[in-house]
Amino acid sequence: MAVLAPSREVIVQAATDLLDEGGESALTLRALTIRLSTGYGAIYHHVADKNDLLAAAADDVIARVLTGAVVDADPREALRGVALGLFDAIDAHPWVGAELSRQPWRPALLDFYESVGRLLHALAVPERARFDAAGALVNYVLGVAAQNAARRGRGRDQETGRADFLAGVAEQWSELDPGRYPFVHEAATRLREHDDRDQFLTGVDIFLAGIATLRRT
Amino acid sequence: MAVLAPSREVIVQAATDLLDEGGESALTLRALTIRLSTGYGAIYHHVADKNDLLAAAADDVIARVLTGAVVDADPREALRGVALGLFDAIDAHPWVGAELSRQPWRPALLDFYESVGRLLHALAVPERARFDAAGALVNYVLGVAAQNAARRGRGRDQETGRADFLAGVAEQWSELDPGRYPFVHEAATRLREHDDRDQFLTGVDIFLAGIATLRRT
DNA sequence: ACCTGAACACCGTTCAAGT
DNA sequence: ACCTGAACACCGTTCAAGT
Repeated sequence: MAVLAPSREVIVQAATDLLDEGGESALTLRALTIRLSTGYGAIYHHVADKNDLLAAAADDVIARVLTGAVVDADPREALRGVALGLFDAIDAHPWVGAELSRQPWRPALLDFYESVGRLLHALAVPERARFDAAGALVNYVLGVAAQNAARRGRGRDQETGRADFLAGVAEQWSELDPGRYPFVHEAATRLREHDDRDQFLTGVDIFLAGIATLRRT
Repeated sequence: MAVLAPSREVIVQAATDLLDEGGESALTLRALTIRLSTGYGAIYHHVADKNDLLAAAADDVIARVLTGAVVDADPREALRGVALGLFDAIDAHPWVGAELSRQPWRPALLDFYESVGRLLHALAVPERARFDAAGALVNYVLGVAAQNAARRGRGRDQETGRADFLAGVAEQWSELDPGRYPFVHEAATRLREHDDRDQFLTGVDIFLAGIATLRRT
């Protein structure tokens, strides 16, 4: 018997906890009823379906991140900060990355878009190009995020899992014929050593450098 | 009773057909046994599990695309061609985008990486930066692809579905307070009119412009 | 109005039994 | 060796029945 009738807020929070603890596959309606000591009806009364629940949980996480907004004099620095904020949030909650990359128009990302758009304006990118540039940047951030999420598997085995996985791929790559795959063969070493966050930032910088060429003259 | 015992190849092809016809949710083991007039054992004998099947189907599609390789004198043009080839393939088979963005180290993408790496070399990008630049570009392409895939829903309602969906989001955006969300409010118009392929190419061009700044001096 | 929980219609996967 | 298909252990979702 439920001690307290769960509000929508409590339900979404419990879902977030399950997702953080066990990854995407850990969120089942059954697990949720057990954790909340309640029945299916109580959940379905506050939530349309499982998708709704997952989306609401993702919105929550993102909203919390963006409130720690970056205010910076230099628009380039601020843009890096915003991108990195989203990266770190998804790094901490991999399932959010998967969800957002499925639904990049969620209200939760509105503030992100808005920030990027304004900063592009500050960088003197003309209006016409701003839309495409913002879209490309968001796509890039979510693309990286989704892959980090996928690589993480079910949320278990945080760091060792990643290292093992990369070592495995690097192993495969280094066994390739260097005549046929010179670049990939060479890249195997880098793959083993690379830092996700650094590589992400390098990508952002490439983007920013490209965007700088769109500057109105 | 099966007229012909299905080989792995036949099974993967049938899976691809189901996915193309009805999207990701249409691939069920049950549907596959019906289409192939066979039992579960016949399938599990040639395939480890459903993930294996999905991955094999995605590999097939990508392999077929990359054989139509682009040979171009200008590395920038060639890079655009390679990126666009992947984009179009995923546009035609949205489920491939979702699968690849989950597993971007599949062998199927090796040739893609290799092409990008070589072309970056041709563009005089120094070795150190090539790895990060190639990763960023691939992430971008797959990021866009995954979102197009998600937006497509279950594979039904190809073009009208997309138009309706974008119109809906644009509607929401244009209703936002222009004081609080000037950029997003403005972007609503662009969203309604924009062409996915054009926007994708614009993003690639931003990338290439950024990469040009990495050129060794 | 709000909640319970048995029941329903699905999944992916296994495995004794057949050929 | 290769395949069959009933059975198993799960899903998400519904809805008559309770309070």
